[in-house]
Parts: sequence; structure tokens; C-alpha cells
Amino acid sequence: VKIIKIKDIAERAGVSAATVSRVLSPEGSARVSPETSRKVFEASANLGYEPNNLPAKMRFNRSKVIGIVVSDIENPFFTTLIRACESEAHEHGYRLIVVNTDEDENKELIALKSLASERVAGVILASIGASSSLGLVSLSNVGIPVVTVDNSLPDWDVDSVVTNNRAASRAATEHLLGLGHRRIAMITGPSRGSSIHERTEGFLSALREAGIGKDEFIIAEGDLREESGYLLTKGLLTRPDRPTALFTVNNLTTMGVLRAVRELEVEVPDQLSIIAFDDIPLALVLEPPQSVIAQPLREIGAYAVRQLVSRLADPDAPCALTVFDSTLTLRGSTGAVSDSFAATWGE
Amino acid sequence: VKIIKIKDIAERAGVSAATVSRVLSPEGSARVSPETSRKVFEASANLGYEPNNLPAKMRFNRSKVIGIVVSDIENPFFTTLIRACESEAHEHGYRLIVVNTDEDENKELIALKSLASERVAGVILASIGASSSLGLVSLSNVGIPVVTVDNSLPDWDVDSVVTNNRAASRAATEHLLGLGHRRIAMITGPSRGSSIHERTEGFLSALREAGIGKDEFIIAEGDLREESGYLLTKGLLTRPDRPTALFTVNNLTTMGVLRAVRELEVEVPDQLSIIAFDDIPLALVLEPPQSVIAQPLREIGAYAVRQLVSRLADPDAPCALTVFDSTLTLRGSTGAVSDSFAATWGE
DNA sequence: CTGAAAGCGCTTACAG
DNA sequence: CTGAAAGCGCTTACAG
Repeated sequence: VKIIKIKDIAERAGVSAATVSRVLSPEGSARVSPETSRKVFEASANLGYEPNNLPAKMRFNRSKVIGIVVSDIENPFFTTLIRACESEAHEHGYRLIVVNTDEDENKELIALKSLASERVAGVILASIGASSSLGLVSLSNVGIPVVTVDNSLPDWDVDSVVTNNRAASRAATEHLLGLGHRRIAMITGPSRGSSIHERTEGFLSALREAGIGKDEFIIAEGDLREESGYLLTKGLLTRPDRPTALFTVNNLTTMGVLRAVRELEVEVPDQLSIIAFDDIPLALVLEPPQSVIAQPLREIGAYAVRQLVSRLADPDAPCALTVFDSTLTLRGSTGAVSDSFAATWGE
Repeated sequence: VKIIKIKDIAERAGVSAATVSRVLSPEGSARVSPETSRKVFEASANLGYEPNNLPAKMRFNRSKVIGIVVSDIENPFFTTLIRACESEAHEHGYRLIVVNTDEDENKELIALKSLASERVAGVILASIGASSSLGLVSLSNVGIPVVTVDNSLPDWDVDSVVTNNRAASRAATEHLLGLGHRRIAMITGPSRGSSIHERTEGFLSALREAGIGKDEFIIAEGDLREESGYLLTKGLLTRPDRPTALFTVNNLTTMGVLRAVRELEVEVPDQLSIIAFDDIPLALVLEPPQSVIAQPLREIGAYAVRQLVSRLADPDAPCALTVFDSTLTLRGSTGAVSDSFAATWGE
């Protein structure tokens, strides 16, 4: 294939390359005679010209592309976020490209370094891994601003958009306590970022205030994935001092929990109350519908993009930490603790 | 921020830019003395150099980036596909960038033109919209190969990876017929691409062979989204001649169907059998577990990437259409037609 | 309104 | 083993 260049159009139209460039520039045929414009457009269409971004990008070191880095493209949490970001980016004239790190440190570093070497306009970072800091250095070396979502990064000079994890976890835990539960288990995960850590803290502080002792509640740490929720639940529900209520730290964990609960034929909420952080697909179709703490993902994504756009406009503004509120959405998977359950269950 | 260039490193290390480039090139410090290499690496690290891809990309018109275009990033079908592609691309040394068109014609055109103007190595197209053809012209103008997945594009010079939609639909329909159902409804969608069309055809041909008349079955055409599945199901299940079995054409439609069925408190499979094209999240947790036709998405994605890589290696090979088989996975949402149901239901 | 020329930051034959 | 120079394909001051 012969790829058509501006020079080819210039020859065909009998004008200079500069003129072709002017005609084809997005600002429209500024300062070019209508007749010349016409000839250029015609030649361009006839030859099948396709503009090449690269040279301009190189000269001006600025492209209208925002990169978003997620750790698991299959996770509905991230896809909802991506969609919100994409839509807002489109409004502002930016394209969004998504990079999946698959929870792989190495891929995350490659992703961030590539975005740096590609000189994108900005990055939304929704994945905090062990190699994030190295990648952040790369981005900062070339002056690309970063907005983190989901987790804040206090030691770094970046903007962050998060939710009030601690308060939401407290509220969910207090809801369980209010129903009479005392033996409550939380399935949590590694606190690599701030958000998981805060959720666990919210849980613990609610229990502490209610005077629940360390030997009464259970903290089970998984890896935030479906399988880990499944396995930990199997373990929790088959131990003699099984909990009467479960608090799950994220959506994939919840999905695994539900699979285990179904397999063990545990009745929800009669034998077990479940409250989950993050909404899940088909929550309303489940029996019973799953109660959740729902984060306002669309707003978070849209806000993160706006934050990035402002940052681009004013690189020297102080860093912002924006906190949204989550909503406790009760749908039926939690209920009063049942005395008979403790006696009958497990036989 | 002062962005460090090769020239800066050269000055600091007391060598030429060419030498710096040689040291920093991925091939390793070929033909450079160890001492010089050391000095260059040191200067590079001290100054915080971040390589710039753009010039090389421009000169050689070839980047190690594959773009994948999907119409709905929130759809688990696409995210599973993306993950498979990403993983295979990584194996071959390519990065994958995802572009979401949000089922918007305009965004699809922008997406394809941008990938063209960015000169990516190849494109995997999982979204067939009204403006696909214009975008395909752009890609072809600059010699970027395209592999379509999910739909074939017989009129275009592209490779395609699809599944045997017709046969799978036939098998699902025959399964329902075998259970005694005759009044079967299919909720289908617009046949913009080949796959939806073929699924509908498979359904129809099975019915035809079974001697089911045109006045017995029902075809309801939605738009493949959750809400349309929901609304159409509400309509179908409240009409006097309601079907005893439902065949849904894709995953989002199924999710809407299930929501409607739950709301109407219809018993599955006693009052209604449901078989779905595409697997859905939490299928095993539903009551009853949802029976589906599962496409081998991981294999399809991996194969599509391999196809693209071969195409890049041999641009003149004839176009290939690769067909994978889907699997009918029965889990409990279909059952024998119940005579009592017809009498009692609806009162 | 139009053209000639410089420049974006690399890489790589071409010399030495 | 190393350097000077050309070139990738545009855009945009600078002249005219």
C-alpha cells in the first residue's frame, strides 16, 4: 500500500504542502482561497489521504488522549468507571484509551511507561500496584498529570477522587449490629491502597464502639478476587463458631461469597446476613436481592476527568483530594439475627 | 518541567546523541564500549530521562500497539474478550489499547480514524456500526490490518473470527422443542452484523423443521440491551398467548429478561423455560442457574490476536474466516412444558 | 493568500 | 567503537 502524504496532495493539487496543511487543519481553511481549498479537498479525497497525528504530536508534545489504567478489565467496578470517564472525556474533546494491567506488576509498569513514552495528555490511575511508584516517576519526568481514583496517594503529587470508605463501612457494620448480630465476619483484602484499608478500619471502629471483643468478630483476608471470596466463605461457614453476618470488601469477593453460600445451601438472610461493598451485576435478580454499599461510580469517573482537564489548564494548582459519599442500599440480604439458627444450623 | 532529551544525556555523558541512542536501544548496548555505556546509563538515570516513542514511530511507521474497538465496555462479553486479547497481545510483545464506542456511530468513526492517524499496528474490531465501513476505509488507506470478531464482514478484505451461531441456535431451539415446547419466543435484535442474523436464522430453521407454524412462535426484536430485554419480556409474559419458553439472543437481553421474570414472579422453569445466548455473570448463583450457549471467548480473543500477528507478518495471505464452536450448557433454567401451567398461569 | 524552510526528537546508514 | 548528518511527515512563524 502506498500511503498518501501531504506532499502527494500538494503535487496533485498544484499547491505547496503548507497550503494543504492549512486547508486540512481542524481550524478550517483559514486564510486560504475557496478555489484552492476546493482543489485540495478534492485531491485529498481522490487519493485517500489519512492524516498522520504523529508529527504534530511530536512537535507540540501534547495529544488529546487520556489513558486510564485499570487492574482488571473484567471487573464491573472498573468498566462502569471507564464508561463514565470515556463519556466525560468525549465531552471535553479527549479520547480515552484503556490499558489493563491484569493485576500484574510488570504489566502495570509497562503500561505507565508506555503512556509516558507516548506522551498522552494525562492519566487516570485506577490500579495501585507495587510498581506504581516507578511508573509515577516516569509520568512525572515528562510532566504528565495523574489523577488516582478509588485510592488516594498521600505521598505523591497527584489529584485523587475517592469515596468515604470508612464512614460507609461503619454504616454497614452498624446496620448489622442494629439487627442484633455480634458474630460478624469481614472478608477483606490486602491494604495495598488506601481504600481497602479504610473499609477494614471502618468495620473495626464500629465493632469497637459497640463493645465487640477481639474474640467475637472475624477478619478473613483474601485477595479481592472471586475465588478467594468463595474459598474463605466455605471456611467461615463450616467452622463451629460460624458468623451470623458477613461483610464483604469488594464486588468480586461478594460474587464468590454468593457462590459458596448457594453451594452450602445457607438461607439468606435467615441463617446469614450479607452486606457487600460495591454493587454487583444482577443484584436485583438474586434471591434475596443483594444489599450493597454503592459508590457513585459515574460521578467519580466524570469528576476524575474534569479534574484532569483542570489540571492540564493549571498545572500549578494545589493537589486536590475529592471525596464522594457512598450509599447504603438495603435490598433484603440482611435480617435480624435468628436464635433458632444458632441451634439448628450445621446439624 | 524540563523534559530530558537524548541530547541532554549526551552532553552530560560527554558523548554524541547517536551513542546515547545506541546504548538506550532495546537491543542493548550493541557495539558500544562498556565504559561509555556505563556513563550513559548513569547520566540517563540521574537526569530522569523518559524515552519518547513518537519519533521512531514516525520514521518507521510501525508501533507495537494493537487497538481493540468495542461497542460497550460495560458488557461482560466484551470485557472477557478484551482480557483474552490483552493477554495474548502481551505474549507477542504488543500492547493493547481499548477504545469504547458506546454504541455511538460517531464515536466509532472517531475511534477508527484515530487509530489510523495514530498508525497502530493493527485493529481488532468487535463493534459493527453504521459507520464501520468509513472507518475501515481509513484503516485500509494506511495499510492497517483489521480482524473482526463476533461478526464477519464478507464484503471487506479482513480476517474474521466468529462462532457457529446458526448451529448453536438450532441446538438450543431443538433442546426446547425436545422438552415439548411449541410456543417459543425469541428475543432478538437488529441484524446489523452477521451474528445476530445467524442466531435468528438458526432459531427459525429449527422451528421450520419441527413443523411449527408462523402463528405459533414469536419473534420480538429489541436492541440487545438490558432494558429492551426487560420491556419485551414484560410484554410477552402478559399477553394471553404467552410463550412457554424463551430464547434470548445475547447476554444483556438475558439480564433484562431475568429482571422482568423475577418481577412478575414467574417460576422458572416450571412456568417458563429460558435459554440464553452468551454466558452471564452469576449464572450459577441464580435460582435456577441459567442455561446458556457459551462462546469460547478466551480462545476467540487469543486467536484474533494471533491472526493479526500473522497478517502483519504476511500481508498478502488470503483472508481467513475462522469459526469456533459454542457449547450448550444446561444448568436448570429449562424444563418440560407443563400442562397445568397453561391452565393456572395468569389468574 | 501562498510558499520555502525550520524544527519536533529520535534512529540509522555512512564514514572514519 | 563513535560521530555528523539525513530523514520520518507534519505545522507554523516568516516573508512576500
